[in-house]
Amino acid sequence: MRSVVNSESVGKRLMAAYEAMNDHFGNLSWWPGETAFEIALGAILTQNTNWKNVTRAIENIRNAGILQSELLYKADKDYVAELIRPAGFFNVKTTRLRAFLEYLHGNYGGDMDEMSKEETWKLRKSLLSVKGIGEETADSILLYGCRKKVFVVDAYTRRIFTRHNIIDNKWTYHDIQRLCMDNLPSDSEIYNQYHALIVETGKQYCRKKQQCTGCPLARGENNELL
DNA sequence: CACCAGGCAAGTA
DNA sequence: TACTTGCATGGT
Repeated sequence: MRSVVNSESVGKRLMAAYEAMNDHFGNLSWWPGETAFEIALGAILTQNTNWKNVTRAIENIRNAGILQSELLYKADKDYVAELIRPAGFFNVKTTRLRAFLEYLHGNYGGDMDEMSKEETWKLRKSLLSVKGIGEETADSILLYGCRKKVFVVDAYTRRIFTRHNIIDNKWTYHDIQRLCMDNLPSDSEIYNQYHALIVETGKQYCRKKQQCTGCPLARGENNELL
């Protein structure tokens, strides 16, 4: 764990930030998706891509009638690439999706419920061995798809925590994840909502060339940091 | 026109 | 370890 500014109060600050964002946005019921498989699919397709484009890709797959692991696994690669085109990076994502499907079928018979029975951190490690699944994608699948107790860190988490001097740019993904999991209630619903709140706050108030005015994490006339 | 989006892997030094 | 680059569509 790297050094922390005001380390004794980080837990309180993280909870205060949660309360402020939660009051502002309410329950976001994040990561829409009917099934665990659909959530995993979305986690791969959303890599560096607007979610709106991902929903288009998923709808294409749904309309094609192959929104199931077995059917998508059997489907022609070029056909799948065409269906997910709106999500961008469609060639690499088709390859990554295929790698995940091979993993899912090779180890769990294509069944997300079977995969979810694995111990959390053992499963995380094996997911990371799949080409195309990095830390954020793995954790999104674990938290939102498998309902595991894992905190998801993303670019907005890093940006917001940095701007609030809770971390600096030396912190790794793992450092930030541990900071949150060590200082927040050990509850997947909290992790779920917290990540959703950070993304909404980031999208609306922390993008480049954008003022912090109105941000639930800002305070005072000069938007002093929470 | 520029810049960004719910990343990741591979290459370079 | 610490950058850099390719991947590609669609919105603002």
